[in-house]
Amino acid sequence: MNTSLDVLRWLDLLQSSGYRLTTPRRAIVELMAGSQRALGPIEVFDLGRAGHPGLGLVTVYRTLEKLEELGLIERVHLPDGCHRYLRATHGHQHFLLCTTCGLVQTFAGDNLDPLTGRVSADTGFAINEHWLQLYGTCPDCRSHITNPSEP
Amino acid sequence: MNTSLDVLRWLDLLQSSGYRLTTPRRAIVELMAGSQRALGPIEVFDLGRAGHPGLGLVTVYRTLEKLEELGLIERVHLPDGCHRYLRATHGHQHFLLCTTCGLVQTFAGDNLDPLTGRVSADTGFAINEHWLQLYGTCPDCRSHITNPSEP
DNA sequence: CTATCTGCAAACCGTTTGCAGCGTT
DNA sequence: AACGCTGCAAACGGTTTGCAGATAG
Repeated sequence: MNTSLDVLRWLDLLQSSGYRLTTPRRAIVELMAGSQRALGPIEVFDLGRAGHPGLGLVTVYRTLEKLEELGLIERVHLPDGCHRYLRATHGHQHFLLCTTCGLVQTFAGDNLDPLTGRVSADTGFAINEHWLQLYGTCPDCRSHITNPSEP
Repeated sequence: MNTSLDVLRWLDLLQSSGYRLTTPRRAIVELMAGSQRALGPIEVFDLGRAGHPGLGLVTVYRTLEKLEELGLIERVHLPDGCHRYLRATHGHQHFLLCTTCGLVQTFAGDNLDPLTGRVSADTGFAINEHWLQLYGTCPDCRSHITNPSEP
């Protein structure tokens, strides 16, 4: 995964979708494209302000919304009810998420199509979404019982 | 599943856990023990007020909290980020949830222990929770494109 | 030059807390 | 009679909206 190439690709897509390339947007794109972690709006805000002091929280929300709409990031739900945003993966993936620092790994999940097909046939439900997610603590957070490190 | 027996059982457990049996609590217990659907706090509030006009939303929250603490109901997360509460099932179950009316079915899910074991070994994560949930539209909601019916 | 974007303030929604009076035990 | 419980009002945290000025195109 080449982060700086991704940044260019994301900025390109933003622009070709009719959005303007502004300083705050560049900052947020760099953060999201470069992070292995799922970040919440406030984290993006704080990390963003480190390099771009004037950044506003509203801009963070609006930019994340656009990036999600363009399929560049996706929203993940945590057990405590919060959301974070994550670089989108190629195709549908299943996640393993560290509930402490937000580190995300994908894993070779079982293919759920047979399961959803069977359940759909059994119940008459139209199934249009499924979640297979694992939550835990990553090796790093298990050793240092401290705070998450930079992305 | 015998609903009125469940109500008695739930009230018993509440009382033997040191909580008082009050009119609002009885109302909420009857609702939750009798529903096949996952209900959000506001729905419990509205349905509860139908038979108990003075019921307050705060009481709903506090009672749901106690019922969850006693293991009688559990919280489920929906794709839109909202929560609803659901009669607890016996043991860990996987859900199929109607995103329109909240109807819940459990399904014979694959046993995920081998998967979590393997992923844990591969990644070094301590895995302490997993979600395998399917979301869709139940047969009823597919035909009537209307609102959810009473529980 | 124009339309979009930004950041502030304020509104908003779901949830939690403080508190005086009520009701269970 | 004592204490827990209720319901109102107000606080709260995360998110959204309105708007005047700044900025990309």
